[in-house]
Amino acid sequence: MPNTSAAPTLDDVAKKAGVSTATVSRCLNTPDRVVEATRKRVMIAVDTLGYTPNFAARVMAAKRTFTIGAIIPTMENAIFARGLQAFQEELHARGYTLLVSSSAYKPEVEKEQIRTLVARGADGLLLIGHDRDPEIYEYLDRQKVPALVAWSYQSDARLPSIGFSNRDAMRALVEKVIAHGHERIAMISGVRQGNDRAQQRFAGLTDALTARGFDGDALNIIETPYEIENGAEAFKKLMSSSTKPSVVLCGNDVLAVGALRQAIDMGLRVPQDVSITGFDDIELARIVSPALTTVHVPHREMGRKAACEVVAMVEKESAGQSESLQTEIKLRASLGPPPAKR
Amino acid sequence: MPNTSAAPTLDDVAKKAGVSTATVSRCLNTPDRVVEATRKRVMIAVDTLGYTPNFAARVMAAKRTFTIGAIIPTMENAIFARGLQAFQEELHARGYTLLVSSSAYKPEVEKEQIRTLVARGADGLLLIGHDRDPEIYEYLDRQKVPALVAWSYQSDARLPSIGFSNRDAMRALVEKVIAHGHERIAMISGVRQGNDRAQQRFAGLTDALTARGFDGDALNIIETPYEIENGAEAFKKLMSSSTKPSVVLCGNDVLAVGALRQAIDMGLRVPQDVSITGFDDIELARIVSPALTTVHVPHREMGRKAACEVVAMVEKESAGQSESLQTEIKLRASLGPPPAKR
DNA sequence: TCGCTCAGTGTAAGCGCTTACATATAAAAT
DNA sequence: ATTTTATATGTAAGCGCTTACACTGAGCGA
Repeated sequence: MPNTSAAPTLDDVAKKAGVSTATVSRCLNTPDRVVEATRKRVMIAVDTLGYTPNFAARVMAAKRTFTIGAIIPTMENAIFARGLQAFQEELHARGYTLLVSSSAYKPEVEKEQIRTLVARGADGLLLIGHDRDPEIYEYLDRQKVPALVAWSYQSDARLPSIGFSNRDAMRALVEKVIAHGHERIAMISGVRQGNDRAQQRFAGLTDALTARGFDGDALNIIETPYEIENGAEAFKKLMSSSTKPSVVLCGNDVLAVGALRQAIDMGLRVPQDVSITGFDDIELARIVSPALTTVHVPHREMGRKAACEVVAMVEKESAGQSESLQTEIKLRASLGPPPAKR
Repeated sequence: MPNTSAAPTLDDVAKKAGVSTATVSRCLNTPDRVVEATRKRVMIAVDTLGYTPNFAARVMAAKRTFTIGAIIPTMENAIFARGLQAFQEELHARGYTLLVSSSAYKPEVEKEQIRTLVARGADGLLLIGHDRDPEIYEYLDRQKVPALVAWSYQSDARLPSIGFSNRDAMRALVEKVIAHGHERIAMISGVRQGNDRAQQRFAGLTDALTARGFDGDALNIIETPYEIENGAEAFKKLMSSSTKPSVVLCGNDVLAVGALRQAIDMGLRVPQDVSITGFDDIELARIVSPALTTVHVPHREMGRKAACEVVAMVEKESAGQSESLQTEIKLRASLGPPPAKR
């Protein structure tokens, strides 16, 4: 009896077209290995039945999913949006599908998501940053699932990476800030625990300070999760300290926008009364007024290259080639000379 | 010979623990149907081997994936982010995984994504808006995959929906605008083709105008995709027309932010020279200055309720219960009285 | 003591595909 | 005409799980 009520299967199509299931499968996967007339007949059967191949069955038989998994810390703000969009476009062009999950910056959640994606048969993985439980790397090795890191470049890391040096970028930004004449510098950093981007950005700051003979220990720094509200709150706290900073460096644009908002609410003029800088150069950085001085990250290029590389790792079973991309300081209105020097 | 190189399978675990595969499967899925001692032995084998069940195999055998698919028009901006986050949290709490794709507002892409998600075994689907090719509904019926619509409420639609009346919300906003004394009203709408939210928001505007005896035909309206740049460009065009509007209503906050940015760049003061309103009340609306007058949508509530409902549809095989949520006008600084009346 | 019940476990049949291999047929080479 | 070779299709063996059903033996009442 033909399969009528449920979704049609390969078998149904084969019967309808009067061929074997192998031929139908070939029509779908390697059409040039089937003669025109047969293929036509099969395709008509496929259309009339409204057949869609069952993904799970296909995966089981072929051991390939043409799926790449990506786990990003957050989807709530746009930090990873543009890069991921480019990543997905490039994957699509190469016949792969992207599966995205977010970990909310929580290592345990990330671990679970990795297992989930691997269990779902991801052929390869994109992860953000290098800092995670080594157990995860062993797991990936064992499962033979290649993984690539983005948003952070590190040559000696366990996994290959397509990214940039967060440390150098921050250092360059701080040097610009110092060149503007600032001496009372404060920072609103993201949570550094388990986040090498945040760690490196902080390190870049101390690098620059040390190089210029500043006292790094006197640095006023607040660590807080990457959310606008937190940026605002941290800014308020910094401005109420005894030595008000003349510039507040933020761990990313989201924190910076929060700080900026708070400055305006407190009646402070930016940059006349206080300068604020960000990091990432997301769309938001250009929308706020004054626009944010920030570090431009080549999001789209990074996403596209990461897609190429992860596909290469999957298809060629290669170890993966790391690449360091260039960032660029974007000087915009939120950074000016310190108040005293005006 | 035991399976050594590749990922361990149920069989490997069964052998290691000295039980049958059925017992191992039961330990994982219905632990209380296995006696303590056996379960312990099996779990140890699972841990030492680092076993993770193969998802595809599980799906094939069980015909359930505990996966819900969602297709949203875009991930590039935050319009759907908060609602989707809540949706996913609620799903997670109920033991389901969320798979997200974006269609870039393109009906053909959405169609393809729906097929992909169904092929991947999504137990249920979340779609945005009601306006799509009826063929899709037939396909979903045939595949017996329940689907729910969000971000738009329509009682007589083909699919149940958890949303709000875009029309009523816009109408309410326009009435406030008129109450402020505005008479020269213009609109920057999103692309209405295939987007019932955009259509309904426009309809809400004409509703209000007609009710107040305005000439709807004289309305100056520009239709453009939902992107900041486009909002800016459209605003420029509107302000260079012979009858400059005193207020520009935007199809969503993204367009409104673009318009606002452009106004500032043109040296116009908002709202002294021109008022601007948005729709959605995304985070951005409160960040820009002046903050946007907009329609607040209960994103999180909508996401959470949609999750509950779609799970109910999957598990109870029910038809699904629609619900209309309340929106609220948020009056913020971007709306003021028209220039002449100041 | 003897069934009887029932909890705990094993056996094995698929789920819907892909693909190695076998087979059939036609074209080319001898 | 016969053999060789290439091409098109069919046959059937899994892929790693779940679960209906069969089996076993302990505990129970009669």
